[in-house]
Amino acid sequence: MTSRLTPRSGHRPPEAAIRRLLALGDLSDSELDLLRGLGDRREQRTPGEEIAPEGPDAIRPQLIVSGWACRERVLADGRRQIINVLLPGDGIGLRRHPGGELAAVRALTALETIDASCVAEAVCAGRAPGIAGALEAAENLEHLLLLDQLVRLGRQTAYERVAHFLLELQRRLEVVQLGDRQRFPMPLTQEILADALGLSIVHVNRTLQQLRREGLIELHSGVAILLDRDRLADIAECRAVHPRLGAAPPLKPATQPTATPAA
Amino acid sequence: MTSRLTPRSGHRPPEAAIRRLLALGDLSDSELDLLRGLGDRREQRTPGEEIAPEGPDAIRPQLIVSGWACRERVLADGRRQIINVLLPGDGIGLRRHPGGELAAVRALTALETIDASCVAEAVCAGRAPGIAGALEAAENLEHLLLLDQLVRLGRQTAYERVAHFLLELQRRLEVVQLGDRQRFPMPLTQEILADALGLSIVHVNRTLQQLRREGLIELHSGVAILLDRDRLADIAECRAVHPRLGAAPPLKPATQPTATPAA
DNA sequence: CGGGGGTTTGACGAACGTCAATCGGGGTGG
DNA sequence: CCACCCCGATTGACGTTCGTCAAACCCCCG
Repeated sequence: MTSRLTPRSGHRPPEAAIRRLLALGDLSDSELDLLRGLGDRREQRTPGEEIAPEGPDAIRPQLIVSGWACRERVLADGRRQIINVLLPGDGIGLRRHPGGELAAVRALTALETIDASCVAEAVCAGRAPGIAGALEAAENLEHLLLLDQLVRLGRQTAYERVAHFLLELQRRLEVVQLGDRQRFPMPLTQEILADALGLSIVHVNRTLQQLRREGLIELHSGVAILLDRDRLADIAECRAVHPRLGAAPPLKPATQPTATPAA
Repeated sequence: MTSRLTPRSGHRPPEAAIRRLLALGDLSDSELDLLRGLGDRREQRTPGEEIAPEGPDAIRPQLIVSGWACRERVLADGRRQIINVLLPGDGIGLRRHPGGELAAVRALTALETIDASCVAEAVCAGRAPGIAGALEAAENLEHLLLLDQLVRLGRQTAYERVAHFLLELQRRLEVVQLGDRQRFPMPLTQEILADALGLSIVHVNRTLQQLRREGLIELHSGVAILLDRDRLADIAECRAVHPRLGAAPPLKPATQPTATPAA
């Protein structure tokens, strides 16, 4: 039920986190040693377990070693919105929010984390400028993903949302070497997908079927395969940076923005 | 077309920004003087004008003196999602994002801004710790509003979204004394509301009609009146956060299924 | 062999979008 | 002062997307 503490199980370093930080900035040797030296104080969580409630209490800084988590908000009648998904290498509570966390954190799968308090301290004390920079970059990236999520929820169809989300997962997992350009682990249930994408379970299922039927993805036993990344990216409108609102005569009247399920 | 520069029009200090920062943190006298001394280098924008494109270029720090703006993203086929609305007293480009702006900034009404470069400098140089703290609090608040927006788009009905959004505007405008608990300026067209709430214009119109019919709001010539804030808050599921980020976790334990907005 | 969680499918309805026409008010030129 | 006009608000009819309900199915495990 509560997290089990495993004082110094295998002393496996947080590979994913190291890879992620290296991708976001340069780290000195001493910083790398600091990260590799982490390993006592690790915790295991079971799927569905709440790691931290929404509220004013600060969360102890942690890094995800394995497993997936999320930040979420739940309405009074049970509707849930997943704010973002946390993957191996992502941090929890690394950025202290002087008002408490804005959303609850919950394990989505079996989850292993390690305590990163000393990393947070080193960063605060200015003893790890490389890590500090990487964490700042990570925060910017997270903010960007949040805006992507906002556009997904506000202005994209179910079909587009799923494609966009799968591409996001693929990219993030590739950075921490938990997948390649085509294939990656996908342990989320359709219920979780629904809560992340603002859809119902049933509609997520049907949308996935459609993507399968069209030869765009495969989804077996916890593994996703993107069969046609280019077409998916096209559907998802990845990185649409075309400012110009005023006069917009080239609104595509001839194109079918929605690939109708009528197969 | 481009913004007109008005070197020292009336030397009106940015009252709204001062009030907002005072609500977010304590300012020293010298800091207040710094803010009151702003006033040369102001710019006027026309409604619809783009203030800054989405992209890597940094934006000159500015404060909104009057008028409303927004941050937005536009998809290739013209669909637009407004990320958030910027009100008098809000800043633009005050927080430098090392990867550039993540969304375009656009004036929604006639807009007056003043240059706040020297504020940004003072904060960076550590000469304005009070302002720095207030700006950090502002950033946290903005982040919180972003999560609200996410839940709105992902899990709330049109009816709930509109109620929630109006309440957000009321609270934010009250802080800068541009409205009271009931009444505030509302210069947004229904098209803008639609793009902010992820709805169509027509549906926004019908939802507003419904709120009017039920005696919850009035909306005349640029002024909104919330006739029954309590009921609106109930509809919107407000997780109220008011002056300085003081979240209250009144999670209702035994709630009834859905408070359906049955007409 | 039974059971439970996740997935799949069908039928149906509600929420929301689209198209198109009309209305209304404030600004502008005559 | 008035006619005109343009933009935004409003309304109706209709189509699509998506949600809900319910049942069947599947697979892993005890």
